[in-house]
Amino acid sequence: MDLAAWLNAPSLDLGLHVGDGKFSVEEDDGKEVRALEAELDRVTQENKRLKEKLAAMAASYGTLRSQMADLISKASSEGASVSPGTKRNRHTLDSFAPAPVPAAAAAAASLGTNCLRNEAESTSSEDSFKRVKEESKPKVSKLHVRTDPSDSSLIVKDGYQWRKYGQKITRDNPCPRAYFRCSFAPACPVKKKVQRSAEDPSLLVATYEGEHNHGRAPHPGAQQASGRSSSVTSQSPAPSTRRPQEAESPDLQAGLVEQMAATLTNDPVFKAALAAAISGRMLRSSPPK
DNA sequence: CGCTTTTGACCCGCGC
DNA sequence: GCGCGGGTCAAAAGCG
Repeated sequence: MDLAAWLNAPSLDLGLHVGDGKFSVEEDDGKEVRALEAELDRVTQENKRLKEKLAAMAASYGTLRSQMADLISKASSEGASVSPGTKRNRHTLDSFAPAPVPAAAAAAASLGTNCLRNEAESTSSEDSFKRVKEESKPKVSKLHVRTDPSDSSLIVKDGYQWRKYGQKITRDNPCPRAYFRCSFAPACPVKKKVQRSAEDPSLLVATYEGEHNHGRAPHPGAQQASGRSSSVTSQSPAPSTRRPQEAESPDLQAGLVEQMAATLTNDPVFKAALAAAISGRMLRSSPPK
């Protein structure tokens, strides 16, 4: 569904159909309670419908975003044959041309996790076109994810499937740095480094290098799969068992919905409109005593 | 059995 | 040339 069309859809109005004339305050307290319960039910249903709308919007937003990333990468790949330029010649996989969905992964991840701070140098189309000029370097972006400091895992859910191939203690940081490769497509040149911030142990810093030459994982199981150890984002404490094909996409989706719902509920304008709608209905439908 | 993580060894660039 | 440090490899082990 087109986002603009959806936003203009009549069903989005704040009328919310609260009351619908059925609500009435009777002399009898029991009836009043039942009426209130029924009202609560209706509001709950309405809430559910709104959440579904939000989910649909999130889905269409993701589709649009990936289409846009596609267009951008098509434009950029016409002129530039990027060589990731690793230090070793024996890495033949690295010679595969990079393609679609570059910073979109990081951007999408930042949408899905409410505490993510996407510090990717570029997610806008303008910057993407700037990057075309940087032919020699693989694209690098950084993503900050807040997690539980007590959790030692280096898992960043970003919608892709990663395979850990190394871990190192670096000089400038007592926390180990983990190295991941995209395992969804064997030829995907994208690498990811994840390290806990030295200053803020609750902050995971993920550094992405290169671009995925495939779309996002088409099935739920192809989400973040690195982890026998607990996988953690700011939202969900995770299982400690190893589940390589774990279905986490619904979580991501739910996260999106929750975030959007939170945005709405934190919006004073929305709150005021909602309160006005509800109280207006109640007042109108309550018979004067 | 296949896939993933772990981890020590190795490679390579860089500064001195 | 040498040492250091970051990045990667690959064998072994774990897990479902």
